[in-house]
Amino acid sequence: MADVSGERIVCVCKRFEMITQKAKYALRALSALAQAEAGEPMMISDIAAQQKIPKKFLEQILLDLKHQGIVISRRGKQGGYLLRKPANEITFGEILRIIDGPIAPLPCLSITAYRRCDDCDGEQTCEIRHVFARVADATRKVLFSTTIADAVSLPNNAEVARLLA
Amino acid sequence: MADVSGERIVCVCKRFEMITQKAKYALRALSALAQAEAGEPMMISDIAAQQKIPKKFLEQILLDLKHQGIVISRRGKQGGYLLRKPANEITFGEILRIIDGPIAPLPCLSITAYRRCDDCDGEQTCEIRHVFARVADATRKVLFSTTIADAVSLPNNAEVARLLA
DNA sequence: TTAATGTCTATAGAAATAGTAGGGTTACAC
DNA sequence: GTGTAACCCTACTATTTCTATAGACATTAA
Repeated sequence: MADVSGERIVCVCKRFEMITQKAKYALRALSALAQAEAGEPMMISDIAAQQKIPKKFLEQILLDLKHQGIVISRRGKQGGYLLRKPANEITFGEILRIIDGPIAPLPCLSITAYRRCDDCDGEQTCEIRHVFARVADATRKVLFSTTIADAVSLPNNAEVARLLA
Repeated sequence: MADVSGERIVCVCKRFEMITQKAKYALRALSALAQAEAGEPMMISDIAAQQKIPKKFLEQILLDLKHQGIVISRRGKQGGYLLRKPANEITFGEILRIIDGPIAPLPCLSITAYRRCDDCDGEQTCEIRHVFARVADATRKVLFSTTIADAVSLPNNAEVARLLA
């Protein structure tokens, strides 16, 4: 019952940034592409409108995804974007890595951008690392076992379940 | 063998901030207190020196921890800080919540600061929430089952193991 | 040819992080 | 009771990151 005012809320609280707005946009855009007609490119403007994503921001995101081989584009009139591989082969993890950077709570736990912490020569610090290693493992397990296909199909199932209830 | 130069590295990469430097300092400070003589207050300056934490920054951190009932302080000469409860009753999770804020990748997944996302009325978005709910669960499971006592004792065991090897 | 579409670079405002600065308050030691 | 060592508290700043926005450029279908 809160939220009576109509204003737009994106994120009010601090430090909710394990996943950025940009990454959310990316996942939503890819979901839109996954639902588009196969072989038919989808325009930036259409994705932006459908998913309520700022168009110019989305341009950058799709460009990143293109450079990393997630999507392909067609330029000029009738242009647009398509997924480069089946939706069930695109994991949340790889998208987050592209958009948000390494999936690790600490530099010394990153797989793709490992960096030793030089201020962690004390024993407790290593235990901090140990604990967050377990967090990182659990996180990766989830993120790399979920795909864009799941993002598209599961909600529909949920919808069905809701309708049947 | 990297890192030949002697300069100090704290964090070079972007978006490694699931746990902030401040929270790392807090955990290290609490570990120091856990190792201090029971009943004997430990001074900010000593903690700062021992753990290589900027003193004035540490003051703020300990103040926060005091206000949240994690530590108690004694003012004036011969003053200092003590743990308010046994080290094995202080979890990583509660410290991170105090220092870094809610432990949730998305506002709509926070236990302590729940906030509905109003831009997530589409189905895919809810699946994003679903995936990150699993991440958050796994994360909390780890963080709330590890205590400052673990941070102090486990590395010692590791040390012993290393010496025996 | 032209209009629609993606490509690319630069810039800017807001917020969070990681401190620094500097005084105020308390209480032990003498 | 005074001095000084310690914690208490508020405000400020520099840097970085996030979230876009702006605008010129390149490509292609009609």
